[in-house]
This record gives sequence, structure tokens and C-alpha cells, in this order.
Amino acid sequence: MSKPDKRSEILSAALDLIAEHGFHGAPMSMIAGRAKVAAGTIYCYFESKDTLIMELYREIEGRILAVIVEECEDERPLRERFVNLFTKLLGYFTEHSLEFRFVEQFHNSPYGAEHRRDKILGKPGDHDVFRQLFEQGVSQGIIKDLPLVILFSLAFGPLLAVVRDHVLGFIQLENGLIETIAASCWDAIKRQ
Amino acid sequence: MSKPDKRSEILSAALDLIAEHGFHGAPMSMIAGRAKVAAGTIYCYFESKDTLIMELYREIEGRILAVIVEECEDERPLRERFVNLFTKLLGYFTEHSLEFRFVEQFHNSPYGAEHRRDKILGKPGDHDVFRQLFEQGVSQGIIKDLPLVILFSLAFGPLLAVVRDHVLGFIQLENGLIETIAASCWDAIKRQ
Amino acid sequence: MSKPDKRSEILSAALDLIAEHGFHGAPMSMIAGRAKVAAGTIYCYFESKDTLIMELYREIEGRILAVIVEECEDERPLRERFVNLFTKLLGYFTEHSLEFRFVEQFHNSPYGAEHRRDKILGKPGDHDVFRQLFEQGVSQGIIKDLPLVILFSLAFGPLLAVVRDHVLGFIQLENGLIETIAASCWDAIKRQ
Amino acid sequence: MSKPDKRSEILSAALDLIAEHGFHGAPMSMIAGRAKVAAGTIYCYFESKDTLIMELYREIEGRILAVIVEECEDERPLRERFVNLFTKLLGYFTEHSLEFRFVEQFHNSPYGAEHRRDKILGKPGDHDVFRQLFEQGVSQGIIKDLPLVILFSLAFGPLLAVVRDHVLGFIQLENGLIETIAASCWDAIKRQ
DNA sequence: GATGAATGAGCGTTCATTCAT
DNA sequence: GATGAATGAACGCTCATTCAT
Repeated sequence: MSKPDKRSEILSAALDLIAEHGFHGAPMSMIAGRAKVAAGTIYCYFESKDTLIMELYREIEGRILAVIVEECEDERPLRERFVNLFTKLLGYFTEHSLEFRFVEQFHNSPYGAEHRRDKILGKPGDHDVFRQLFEQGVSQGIIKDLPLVILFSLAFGPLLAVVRDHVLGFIQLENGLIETIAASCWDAIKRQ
Repeated sequence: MSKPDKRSEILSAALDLIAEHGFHGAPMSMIAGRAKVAAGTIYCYFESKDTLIMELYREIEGRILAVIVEECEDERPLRERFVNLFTKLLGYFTEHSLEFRFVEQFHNSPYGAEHRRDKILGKPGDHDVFRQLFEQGVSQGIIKDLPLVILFSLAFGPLLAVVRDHVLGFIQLENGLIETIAASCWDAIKRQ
Repeated sequence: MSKPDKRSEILSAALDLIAEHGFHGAPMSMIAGRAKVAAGTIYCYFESKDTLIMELYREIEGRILAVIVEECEDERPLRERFVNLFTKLLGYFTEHSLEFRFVEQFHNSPYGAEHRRDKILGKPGDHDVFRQLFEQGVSQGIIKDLPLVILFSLAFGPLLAVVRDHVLGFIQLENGLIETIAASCWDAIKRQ
Repeated sequence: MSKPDKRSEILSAALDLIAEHGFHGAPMSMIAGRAKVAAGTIYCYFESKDTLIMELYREIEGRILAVIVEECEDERPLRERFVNLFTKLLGYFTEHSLEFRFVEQFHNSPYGAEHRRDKILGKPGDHDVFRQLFEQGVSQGIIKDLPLVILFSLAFGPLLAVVRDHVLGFIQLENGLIETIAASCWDAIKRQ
């Protein structure tokens, strides 16, 4: 390992423990222990447990958005772009299941209360990729003329459900299956 | 109301408080207060807070399944049956948003860890209605030949996502919209 | 001992320890220990450490005011009444030196910030005895025509100073001395 | 200012913060911050927080005694000398209210426990000015024949009380009033 | 000497749980 | 059964102090 600074160690420890045991199952002392620092040290880097969790969330959110944003090939057909994005995202979540579990817990907790509005796949500004895609599709008559929130639910409700099942070990997601799922979600939103 | 026994009062108080404030924000003493019983009384009915929560979950689960099961008109076309079921379920959740919020919290918490396996819409045995419907559809070549878990995710991932948005006040669900959503989920699972 | 309830035990323990070691030298755990209750028990009776201290203050303040108020023989000459009151008060403080030390600490701490205005000998309403005495004296031309606050300082500044010296063991106050001190304070305020 | 060395900066910062917020409210890190030195630097100059506070006390005590000592005109009448001293001292405290507040806190805290014996106006040796004045007065039959401690209390109890009221903003001390107070304290100790 | 990141004991407080009544 | 006062382990957090740089 190169030089994993303490801040990162703490964030990483918090991610592990919260993903595994939930917020109240991950006391600061335990996070400190896992990060191999003293309890007080955490407070050199984060003002409070809330702050730590919030910053961890923002960090993870950033990584996820990075995955989405790097996929912006506007010239290809909509369906292909959608499937691509879907696959990318699903891939990221399944490969980073700790992050997925953390984010899910975050959204379902008082910590994330204020973030529920703009949860990972619904934040205006950051997910212009999706919005553009959907709006283009709607205006071209390719995608059903439904409110954006509904289109999001139709497309990413299954995505999250499938990741949950994967994380819980119910299913093994290989490439073929992932593509079928992506295609099915497209079927849900595309004009028949 | 006639004579709502203490056990029910406790469960009801727990539902209210947990749905509203999360597990964190609903201490036993507060639940007791809301249920108008003494703190110790809860332990006459439930072994521990975990047990209380678990039994509350089971009770709510039962109510939800009852809604599903009563809808078993096997002779109608599959699509219609699916849309019917979907609508019923969505209606139940939106009308009982406390229960919905509780169940969501439960699934996203260590309390529900061991129950995640058999979450409300994926429990083998209880939801034969769905399984039968899906299996029939697959064998008749009407529904895509995918693992059951995937079909569930495709169908009910959006359902839960939409209820979440409704509960948070992002969307207003009226009958037309509900039907469109149900139809879209059918589009996702039906063979194209 | 009759039936010293827990609340009183806690207050008494707090008085002892705070008088002796100051506010930050008397942690809740130590107070609990001295009162022979569990740490959490204190919070059955007091909302917080602040509240405990405030209520203790109010209780002690009440006892002191009771001593003052019971001395209201308006028909005797002013000088005699003043000396009487002075003596009573001085006697109470020297006999209850823990209370004296607690009150002094209280007034010199953030806890007592809002009470500094109306510190034990300057609270309007409660000490009407003193005010009346002083105002009578002024209007009769017996006492110097000075602002009330100044008269208080002249009369009770020495009282508190003397009690401090007594508490610290610098002086032994017997009746003769006390009376001389009282007389001297009268000399300070009386018109020459 | 030329080159205020670090030690002075630290003492000054400690004075400000403790006078303002009490011992509680002035952590070492905050003192360091205000003094523009690193937290650890304080320990180059002071062994511990207690030591710092003790040395700060001694320094302030020195300044106060300097004020007293410079006033030694032995040939003038006793009353005049007393009033002069009283006024000087009162003036110093009101002009240096931070120091006054610090000293008051110090005396009312465990920090000052061992110093209470020799508090500012009662330390044998340092305040020979006062002792001489009082002893002369007693032997000349001008001042009451009372123990020195009592005379101190009679004279300076009001002084401190009045400064407290001034610091808290209850009274405005102008020259006329100050002189009246000084005279009244003289009345308290002088033989009638 | 000076630094400031790191420490960890100890604080005030909460709350699931118990048990004498 | 029902009570609710009492418990005490465990929490989040502070801050005087240390020590490698």
C-alpha cells in the first residue's frame, strides 16, 4: 500500500462497518478501532459522526456519478446508450456492494433525510445524462410520455432491486443476464 | 373501537413512531408512552425490542399478503391479472404509508438482516399468486423466460420506487397514472 | 434517618462534591456514587447536570431566604433590626458552609450567569426585608442617601468576606465578634 | 508593540479567555489559538494548564500589589491615606476588569484552593502597606481594635462587591461615588 | 525551540431492560 | 398481569497532554 492517510482509513472503516452493521451498529469507537486510530482522532478530520457519514456519502456519490458521467456518447442510438448506462451502473454497484449498501442505508435514515429528495438517481444537475436521455426519447416519440420521476422508477427501480438481490446472494449476475435486464427496463419505458 | 388490547396498542405505537422517526428515534419508553402502558409492560408481550419489531414486521407482512392473496381470479388473462395485482398492491401501500415506511426501514436495517431473504415480494410459499402467474406466463411464452427473482425485480422494483416517491410527496398517483405504470411493468416482463 | 428519598440524596451529594471540588470536579458519576444511586438514576430526577445544579441552587436560596424572612419585627429600631438580620444571616452561612461555598461557586460560573443579577442578597421581591429596611433608614435620615446596590455592598460585602475567612479557617467567629462586625457594617451605612 | 514574547502572548490569551468564559470555557487549544502559537508550544513555557493558571494569577497579583505599594506617603493623615489607597485599588480593578474577573474566578475554583489563604488583600508580607496602616490606626486609637482579617473584610469586602457590580454593569462609578464609598468603609473601621 | 496531529481517559447522557411492588 | 423507578453499559464527544518531526 502507498500512503493511506488517516482520513481515508477512517472513511473506509466507516464504510465497512456501516454497510455491514448499520449506523447504530457502528459506534465511533469501533470505526476508530477498525481504522487503527484513537477515538479522538476521528474528530481531527470530522466534526461529528453526522459529518463523517455525510462526507462519506458525498464521496461515494461522487464516485458513482463519475461512472455515469463518463458515458456520454451522444451520437449513438438511445436504446444503446440507455443499455450502456444501465450496465455501467449495475456493474459499479455489484462490484462495490459495500458502497451500495451504505448508500441504501443512508437514504433510509435520518442522516439522509435531506438527501432523499435528490437520491443518487434523481439529483437534478448531476444526472443530466439521464434526464437528457429520457427527454430526448420522449420528444422523439421513442420513450413513453410520462413524468421523469416515473421513468426513473421504471428504469432504476429494477436496477436497485436486482443489485439488492445480488448483494444478498440470490442471484449471480453475468453479462448476458445483465443485458437482458437492461433490455427489459428499456421495454418498460419505450413506446410499444 | 371496542377494547383494543394492550398488545395491539403497543404494536400500533411502535409502527407510528418507527415509521416516523426510525428505529433510533423510537425508544421503548416512547413507544410505551404512546401506547399508554408502562415501560415494563411491553416486556409482558415481547421479549425485547428486537422481538417487538420482528413481530410487528410479521404482522404487517401478513396484512400485505392478505391483500395479494384475495386476488386470485385465475380464469382471466394474465396481463389483466398482473395489472390488477399490481394496482391492488400499490393502492395498499399508498393507503398505508406508515406500514410501507416501516417495512422499508426494516429491510434496510440490521433488524431485518435475517429477513431480507424473504422480503415481502419474494417469499416463497406466501406469494404463490405471483409465482403461479409468472410461471404460467413463462410456460405460455407470454412472459420472458427469466429467473423468478428477476421477474420480481422488474415488476415490483418500480412499484416500490413509485410508492417511495409518493410517500415523499414527489408524485401524486391517480388512477390513470397507476394503470400506465402497471402496464409499463408488464411491458418489462412480457415477451416482446 | 427517616426516609431520605433519592432526589434529596442526589442533591445532597451534589452539594457536598461541588462545594468541595467545584463544578468540573464533581462529575455526574461521582455525584451518583456519593448518593449511592446509578449514574442514570440522576436523570430520573433532573433533566441534566445544569438542571440539577440550578435546582440545587434554588433550594439553597430558598433556605437562606427563609432565614431572612422570618426576621420581620418592624417595630424595633432600625439599627437593632439590621444587626439582627446581619447576625442571623452570618450565623446561617457559617453553620452551613457547604451551602455558602456552593452558592459562591454558582455565582462565579456560567451556570449562575443569569442569576448574577439577582444574587442572593440583591434579588428584588425576595429581599424586601432589606430593601424596606434600607429605604426606611434613608427616608428617616438615619442611613446614608446612597443607591441601594451600594448600601448592599457596604453591608454585605464584609459579611461574605468574613464568612469566606471563616470557611477557610482564618477566623473563629464567636458571638461578641459577630456583633461587632454587624455594628461596624451599620457604621458604614448609617449617617455619621 | 515591539516583540511580545510567546510567554506573554500565552498569558494574555489565557487571561482574556478565562475572564470571559471561565476555566471550563478556555481549553488549551483555544488559548493557543488566541496566542497564535501551536498547542504544544504552551508546554514549553508552562508545565500544565494548572501551572499556567497559577503563574498567570501570580503575575496579576504582582501588578495589583505594585499599584498598592507605590502609594506609601506615610506622613499624611490615616484617613486620607486609606481613602487614597481604596480609590487607587478600586480604580485599578475597574480599569482592568479582565484581571478582576480572572482573579475572582481563580479564588472561586479548585485552582485557587491553595491560594485562598493568601488572597490578594490578605497576604502577609506583600501588603504591609495595609497592615501598617491598620496597625498604626489601631495603636493610635483611630481604628477599631479588631483582628486584622476583620478590618480587611470591613474595608475591602465592599470594594470587591462594588467592583463586581460595576463589572456586571449594575452601577456606574464616578469620582464622587467612589469617594463616598471609600469614606463609608472608613466609617466602618474607624472608632466611632 | 516550535509544531500540531494524535492520543485516550473521562465526561454527560441515553435507553433497553429488570424487578420489587 | 401491570407498573415505573432504577439500573449500568455503551454511546458521541472533549480536551489536556505528548512526541515525532
